[in-house]
Amino acid sequence: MHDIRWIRENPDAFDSGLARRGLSALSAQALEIDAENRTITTELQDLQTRRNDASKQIGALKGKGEDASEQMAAVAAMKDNMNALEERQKETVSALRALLESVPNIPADDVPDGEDEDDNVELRCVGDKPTFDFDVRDHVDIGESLGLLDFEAASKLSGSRFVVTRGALARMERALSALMLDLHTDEFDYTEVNPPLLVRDEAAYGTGQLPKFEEDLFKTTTDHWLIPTAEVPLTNLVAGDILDEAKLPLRFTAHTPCFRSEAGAAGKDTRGMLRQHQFTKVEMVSICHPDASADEHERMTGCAEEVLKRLGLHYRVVVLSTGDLGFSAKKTYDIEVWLPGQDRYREISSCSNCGDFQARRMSARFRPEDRKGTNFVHTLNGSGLAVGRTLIAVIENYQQADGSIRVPDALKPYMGGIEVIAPADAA
RNA sequence: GGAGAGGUGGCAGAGUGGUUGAAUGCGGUAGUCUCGAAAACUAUUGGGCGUGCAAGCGUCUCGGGAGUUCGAAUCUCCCCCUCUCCGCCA
Repeated sequence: MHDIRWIRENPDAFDSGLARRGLSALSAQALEIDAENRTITTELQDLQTRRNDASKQIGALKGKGEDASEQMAAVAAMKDNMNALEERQKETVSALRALLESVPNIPADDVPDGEDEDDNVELRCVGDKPTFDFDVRDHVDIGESLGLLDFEAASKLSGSRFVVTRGALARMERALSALMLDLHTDEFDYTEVNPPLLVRDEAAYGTGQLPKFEEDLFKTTTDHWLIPTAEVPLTNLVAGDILDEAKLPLRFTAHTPCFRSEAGAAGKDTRGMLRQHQFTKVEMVSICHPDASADEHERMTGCAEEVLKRLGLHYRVVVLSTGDLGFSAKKTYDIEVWLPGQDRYREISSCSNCGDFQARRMSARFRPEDRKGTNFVHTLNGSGLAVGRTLIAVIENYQQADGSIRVPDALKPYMGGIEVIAPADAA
């Protein structure tokens, strides 16, 4: 959601922001609707003032038992005009809203311009690629031969893009979640939240999934949406609120399943558990002061990176180009982990600063201490991390020649004494 | 699923067609008093939008939407939500 008042004052900045996204200029159209809307509003308010005055006179006259027919006739004469104006106002308001809510966020100044993900810019690369003195296998080979990753069973139950994990790998998935949650809550000041997985239209609208990206979501028979990420419930926690400035930032983390239809991804990543209809993720969300969001964004990315460092996984951080930026984000860092089985880096976390874009949609504000009125908060979200993909990364990076998987040191406290996942554990 | 009750300002809670954006209490803020504080007293205290350099002025807003009326928190209709009892149930 964009601020029409900002567009009024900065039409060129708005249009050039859209241009960086490869979109055509819209400020002229928005301002035209806005101008008409304001003309109508002023005219309508003028009539309302006169009607209210007359009605008060009518009330006073009738109270004294006097005749008020003159005033009543005057109000009646205004009525058609008022109804027509109200109708036109509804149209201009909804036209303006439809325009403002359909336009993606304006990229931050320091986001690199580009067409697509090929134009993303690598910022840093941490750790080293592991070396193997045997032929590396991917997580599918390793997991299936251990009997702990079962795609056939999953397709029997649910079709494609689902997986069943068992035994030590199921446990490792749980261990990874616990490690991440403990890290974010104990060391990074995030409050653990266990939110609903089913949300209403308003929540999905607030974070920007609706109305444009309905086809990416699953919907229930009760008209709820299955969350595609915990960003939706966590961010909407402050929807409609006016927060105390002193309480910012609010930091939430949650471990939840995520559900995605992957409608536009037919034929993409069909092998393995890289792209599933259902996966779990530990999410971080920050609600912060506008002046603090850029720093908070760096901090949040660092929190996600720390998980990978603890797990000893090699990764790199890229900043998304304007062509790869999501709808609600003004700037996004992707963390890509090295997957030996794929011989490439794959996204394992995405940390976005949405500025006031989502806050505007859900009306999440704070009260500045030094000024009257309210201000929109800034919202940020990031995966810390996608658990399913982290499991893949551990499987592939910690594989051994005999087909077993070493348990990373950081996970050992959560693995009940298991140090190596070997075929023997498969039973 | 069945039966009932209810949604009013930060909170509690009045208000069933007339100058009510809304009594009263609590809370918040500022001030008076005080060496300071408490108490007391006084004033002030929602949000959105329009207009204006600003002060201000205007308008909308009593869960949401539609309607009746010169005028709606108050009347009608639809929807949403909360609570209580019963049933069912992890």
